[in-house]
Amino acid sequence: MGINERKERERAEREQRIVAAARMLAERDGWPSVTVRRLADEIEYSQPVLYAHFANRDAIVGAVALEGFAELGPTLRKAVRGNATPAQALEDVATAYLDFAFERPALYEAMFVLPTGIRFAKSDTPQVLRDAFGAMMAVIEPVSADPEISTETFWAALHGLTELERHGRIRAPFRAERVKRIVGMFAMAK
Amino acid sequence: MGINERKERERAEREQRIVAAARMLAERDGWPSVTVRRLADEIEYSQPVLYAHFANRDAIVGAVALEGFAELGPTLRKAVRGNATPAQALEDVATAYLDFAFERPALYEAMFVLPTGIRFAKSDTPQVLRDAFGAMMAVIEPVSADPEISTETFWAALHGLTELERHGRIRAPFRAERVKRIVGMFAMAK
DNA sequence: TCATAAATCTAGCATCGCTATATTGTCAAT
DNA sequence: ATTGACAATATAGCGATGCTAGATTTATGA
Repeated sequence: MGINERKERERAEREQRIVAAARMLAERDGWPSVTVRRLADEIEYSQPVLYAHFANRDAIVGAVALEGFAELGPTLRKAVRGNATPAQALEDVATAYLDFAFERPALYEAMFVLPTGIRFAKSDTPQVLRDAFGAMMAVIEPVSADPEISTETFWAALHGLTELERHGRIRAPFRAERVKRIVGMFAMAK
Repeated sequence: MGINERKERERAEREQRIVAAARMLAERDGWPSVTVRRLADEIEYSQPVLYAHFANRDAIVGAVALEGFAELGPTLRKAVRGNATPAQALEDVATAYLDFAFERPALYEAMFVLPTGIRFAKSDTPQVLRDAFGAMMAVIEPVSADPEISTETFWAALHGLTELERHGRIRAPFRAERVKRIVGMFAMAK
């Protein structure tokens, strides 16, 4: 009898609805507006039900962050032109990264700024996360003798550009200029 | 009669005690533990008194952030060796920046991550802020044809290194390696 | 049909940022 | 010195928050 299977399926569906609702509310009204009560309203269950799926609010943010990583990897891979030079590939990835961040600021915030409990660069790091890192490393490898360190550094540079601009610390209109500088330097590094 | 002067002096002292308490609590227990109630306890006044000094909690965080900027500028300037080459000067500043961030994580968080209402790169940007930016630009100028853009980019790279490491996204033991990469690239850029 | 167990909800706790209102303290004019 | 006005400060409370204990409904299998 597939009763348990049905239950498990319904449970998974409900969990997905929670995550989707959190993402939608965060993107529409900002993360502070994503409260457990509002999420409960949104999925038409009472509050305690959410705690049968997630340990706490942070874990819900973490689930949204995971979705983000699952999308970021493929996005970066697709962004690279087919016949790109190493320098062009770097630029494609850098531009796609910033576009990703600014088109989905709340998602990006969940991935990199908010507390989520997700562990990185550890044995239990989710595959989607390693894959996103891999997408960056793929374009760094041709221009670096130590791709792992270089990818971390490249990623950090892009993250810094994103965050400082998002907080109004640096001038938004000059984004492309800064990307050009970063890409140029990494392309010449080897 | 200096009665009003005395009152103003006492007021300023109390305000400073609020900011100091906020900074201390944040550094000791993290920013979420810095509540208006706890601050009121700390300065031995009731809650509403804090609102005679600051519009809201964010403004208190902002006051702490301002202290941070006032300290960051001089810290970076002092970090540069007397007879440093342009590349060495860059390295000194980069290292000092990361040390600053990791020695006072809560202060750094107030300056660059938390909402504070401080406006950057605008006409009403506080002087301490311009000065901190100037300290970075001073070491960028010798190696860049467009120091303003380069300083923004350099700053972003350092901020990214800080944040990704603080969140465990990149491997802490390799911090020096990454700094070396960044500094090397900026030193060769011109 | 019914007892049991699973699923779900109601109601509440402690805490938060913030504020209306009451109270205390201080000063200046009589 | 007394008192009336005003400034300084406190009490108490509102509407939220995250989270949970305990009551209640619903589904399951004998």
